[in-house]
Amino acid sequence: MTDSDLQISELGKALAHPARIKILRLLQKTPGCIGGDIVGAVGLAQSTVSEHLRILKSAGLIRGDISGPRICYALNPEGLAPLGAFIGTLDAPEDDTCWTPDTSKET
Amino acid sequence: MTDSDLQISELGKALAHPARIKILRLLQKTPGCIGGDIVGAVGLAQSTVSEHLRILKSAGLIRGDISGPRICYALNPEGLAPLGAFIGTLDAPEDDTCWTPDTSKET
DNA sequence: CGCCCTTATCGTTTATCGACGATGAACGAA
DNA sequence: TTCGTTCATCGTCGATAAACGATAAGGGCG
Repeated sequence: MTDSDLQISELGKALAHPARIKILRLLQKTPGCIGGDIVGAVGLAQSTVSEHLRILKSAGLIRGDISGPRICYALNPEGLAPLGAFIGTLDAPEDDTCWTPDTSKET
Repeated sequence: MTDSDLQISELGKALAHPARIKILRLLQKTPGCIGGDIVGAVGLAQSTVSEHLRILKSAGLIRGDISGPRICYALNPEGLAPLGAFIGTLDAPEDDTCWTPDTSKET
């Protein structure tokens, strides 16, 4: 259970930066995949973007296929599946009753 | 659009720590809600847990209703809705074609 | 071979996070 | 009012993350 918490938190960490969200959105709406155009889209230095791509890749959210001298990045939607499942789990609360402090013991 | 990226990244940041995932899970499976039992459950200092609860609350993922001297924490599943929607968006790729570098221009 | 383009890596600086103990505020009970 | 309990806040420290420029690595082309 704790390792699952770790996995979810790792995915959360991968999403914990606006630039990475932007990159994911960009890859989603891009017909195929693009290379250094990401750099221009996010408005950060090339090395910084490369680092974000590395983080996303290591989190399993994107793929990077070598296509000649460039790299073809593409989404890997399955990577977010555990996080989606977690959110779905939380979305179904069993009960909403608030526990009233019964200091006056009953039994 | 950029503000939306911000919102998603804020939610991601709130999930970017195993202790916070654990807290959310704990609140989910708890019939009502508990107070300082969270401290015992996550195995961290009280002040640290309080800080995690503050982060979760400021992200809109939990509620904290005052119940006498204690605080009654409860999940707020709607808080994760934007993130869930985002994941759902990424889950429906329009195309998977990888862009082939056509340095040999055509047309 | 030498050149250019694209991407990754290195090293550094700055900012943020995570954790803790100690302290303070709010409340019920005695 | 005084005490004990519960939770939040403050200050501090080490660790991690983010950003940049500079530099190297890989591959196509003349």
